[in-house]
Amino acid sequence: MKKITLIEDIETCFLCKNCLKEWLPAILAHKKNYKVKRSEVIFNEGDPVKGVFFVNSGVVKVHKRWGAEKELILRFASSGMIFGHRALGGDGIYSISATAIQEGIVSYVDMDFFETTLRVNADFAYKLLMFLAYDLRVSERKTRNLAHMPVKGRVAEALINLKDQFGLTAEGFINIELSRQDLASFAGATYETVFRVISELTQDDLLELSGKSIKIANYDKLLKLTEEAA
Amino acid sequence: MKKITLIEDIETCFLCKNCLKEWLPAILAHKKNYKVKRSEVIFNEGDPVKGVFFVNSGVVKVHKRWGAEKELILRFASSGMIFGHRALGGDGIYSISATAIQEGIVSYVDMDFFETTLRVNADFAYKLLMFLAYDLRVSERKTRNLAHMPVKGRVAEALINLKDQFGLTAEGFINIELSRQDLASFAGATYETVFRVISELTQDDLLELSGKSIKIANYDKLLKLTEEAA
DNA sequence: CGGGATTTTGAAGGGGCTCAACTTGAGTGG
DNA sequence: CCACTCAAGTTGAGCCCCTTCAAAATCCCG
Repeated sequence: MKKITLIEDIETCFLCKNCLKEWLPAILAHKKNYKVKRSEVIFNEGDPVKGVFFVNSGVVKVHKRWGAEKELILRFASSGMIFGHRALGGDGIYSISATAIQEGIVSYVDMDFFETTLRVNADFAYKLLMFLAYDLRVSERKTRNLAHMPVKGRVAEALINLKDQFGLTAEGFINIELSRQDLASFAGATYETVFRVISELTQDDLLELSGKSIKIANYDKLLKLTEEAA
Repeated sequence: MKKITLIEDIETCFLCKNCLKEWLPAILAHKKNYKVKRSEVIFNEGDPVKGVFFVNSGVVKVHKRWGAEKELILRFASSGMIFGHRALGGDGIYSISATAIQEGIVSYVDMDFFETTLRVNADFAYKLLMFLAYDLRVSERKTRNLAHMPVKGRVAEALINLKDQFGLTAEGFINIELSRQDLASFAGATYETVFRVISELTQDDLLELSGKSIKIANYDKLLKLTEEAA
């Protein structure tokens, strides 16, 4: 993720650490920290709302289940990012789940306090508003893609999104440790299909693999797969 | 749509007329009205952002295209509802389109003014925040459904959503005039498939047809189709 | 070394899309 | 009032992408 300082640059600002100054004092006084292990459930769809969370360290997947076996990963929250904020103004029940996919520390403030903060701190409310609008644009693009884009394009877009959010390692691999199952759930397809697609993309030199790590070898061709003409 | 007066009842509040009192004075001074005809495009994906709109009368579909022929309808904006607000904090380009599906009048205020209003009117900003969070929950449910729910369930859910938003006529039909093509785009499937599904549901006495109008004859069974066990 | 979880590969089946033809209906002009 | 036209509704057939199921191979960690 690019470093940014301006509020206006919302496209690359996920209410990240640069934005925290707006509500940092409030949080410091009220937050509680949790140490979370890999694959530890932070909250589940159907659970009563505890509050709004943000990631201190580690990575959290925000996902929604279908039946017992299937899920769709809606987004990943990495260091500095907020999650659980969709519960704002709701019925007090989480409509999505949050699970750590890397060990880390998450903080939360209870919902009442968070809402009070919003009412008192207009700047913070405004930033959150911008962030939610951005969230919505991303979500609706994903929705459209699931309806019309073939799996290959969705996998390509998923990888590009991961690269944009997590950046690259020194060797040029996408800087996140992600199980193939989670990648499949993020792309909205089955494990086997995603596996086959990745194999094919590797054959065609669009990707390069090293264990679980994935390197984008031909960004332009990958990007082209996400376009409508294909 | 149920009539509501409390802000807290956000699930049935779409920044509707009951909420307008917060920003009505500001709007009255600055809004411009447009008369729109059936199937008239209000703005298109890729257009520069003009401002934020709301519906005075009529019905507007908010949709996103894929290629030349395909689209997905994300939501409908009916009387009193806001649309175009996803452009907030964006890059100045609409990421979605808005098209009238019924003759009516839409108003808009330019984006700068709207953002100023948000900064000055904390109550309004707070309400919009709640609305966006609600919007996000709806959007993410739709996303999940497209990934995992079969077409029959999606059509069922689409009809239930339409009933909730537009209510029923005196005869018990869903109170909106909607082309089958638009219904299909709303459910995220093709015209033909949706047609067949509706035929089947009519055969099984879950629905009742009269011309283009649709009546839900067995709500419970229809609802069951949207559940995961099916 | 053993065993459970991933990875890899194959084969089968179906749900939904595509295409194409026919029917119906509404509007239009003669 | 009727023919004409064009859009929308209706139905059938084929097929393909993706899922599902199943099994073998490999990895990994105690």
